[in-house]
Amino acid sequence: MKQKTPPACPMDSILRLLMGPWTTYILWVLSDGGPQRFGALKRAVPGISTRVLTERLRMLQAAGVIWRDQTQTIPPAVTYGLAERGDDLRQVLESLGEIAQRWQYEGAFETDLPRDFSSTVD
Amino acid sequence: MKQKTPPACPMDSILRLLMGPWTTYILWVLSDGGPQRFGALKRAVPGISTRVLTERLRMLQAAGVIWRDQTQTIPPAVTYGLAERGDDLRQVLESLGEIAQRWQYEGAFETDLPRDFSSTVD
DNA sequence: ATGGATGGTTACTTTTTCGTGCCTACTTAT
DNA sequence: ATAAGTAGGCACGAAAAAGTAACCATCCAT
Repeated sequence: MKQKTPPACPMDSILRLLMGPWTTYILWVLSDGGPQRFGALKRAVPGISTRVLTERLRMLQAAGVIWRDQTQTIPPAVTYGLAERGDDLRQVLESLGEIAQRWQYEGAFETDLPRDFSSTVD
Repeated sequence: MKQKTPPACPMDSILRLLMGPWTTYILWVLSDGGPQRFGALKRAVPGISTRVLTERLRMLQAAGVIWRDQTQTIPPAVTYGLAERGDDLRQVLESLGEIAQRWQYEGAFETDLPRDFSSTVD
């Protein structure tokens, strides 16, 4: 028996959706560059693996944040784009982005960052 | 050469701060119940381990989202509370929470959920 | 003196995730 | 014919994160 289920609020679900390393970036790419195909997305999110990109897209699609359009041509062309819920999300994420920018300007994020983020060195 | 560093925006930093399984719940507890001591927080977030609670609190404090007040009594009493940045965050998180509630009402979150969330069975 | 509470830290172990490589199935280019 | 591209799926291993337990130092109650 695991019994995690920490919050009573659905907040956790939505955060779980957005939390992954690349998720919001994918949303930003789709919101900024419009509907795109899988390969274009992969190129627009440099460093992501196909595995994770696929997983993220499926999650977002399952939650109705993005849509997926697959044409049954012989090399199947799949296009992804923001759905209505993606737009809901985009607005909140923009607010969050503004806060993030202000904080970065003020020098938060200097002392934390658990992962190897912002380590452009090799 | 890892070269992750996906986004050019500081969005990722702030998300990394909030992403952990319990982080926003801790913020909600602090915002809802006011400044509290470590033990009270741990009790208010049932299921969290001291390790993760400590880590989250330190991250949040390092980012200036919460403050930490330690009285040098003999069993040291440490109190945490929302700082100004926590209030910035709280507003956005409330918007996100509203969206999350609406989505849950509409039945998003039915088909995804990568983890064992909402599986109260053993 | 022993046990419990406070507020953690550290080490050990497990769980989960992520990256990589290999595979499909078909088409186009060479 | 072979290689590459399209859109992933699958499996293995590595890495990171999280849980667990023990421990610290001190005080109070028993």
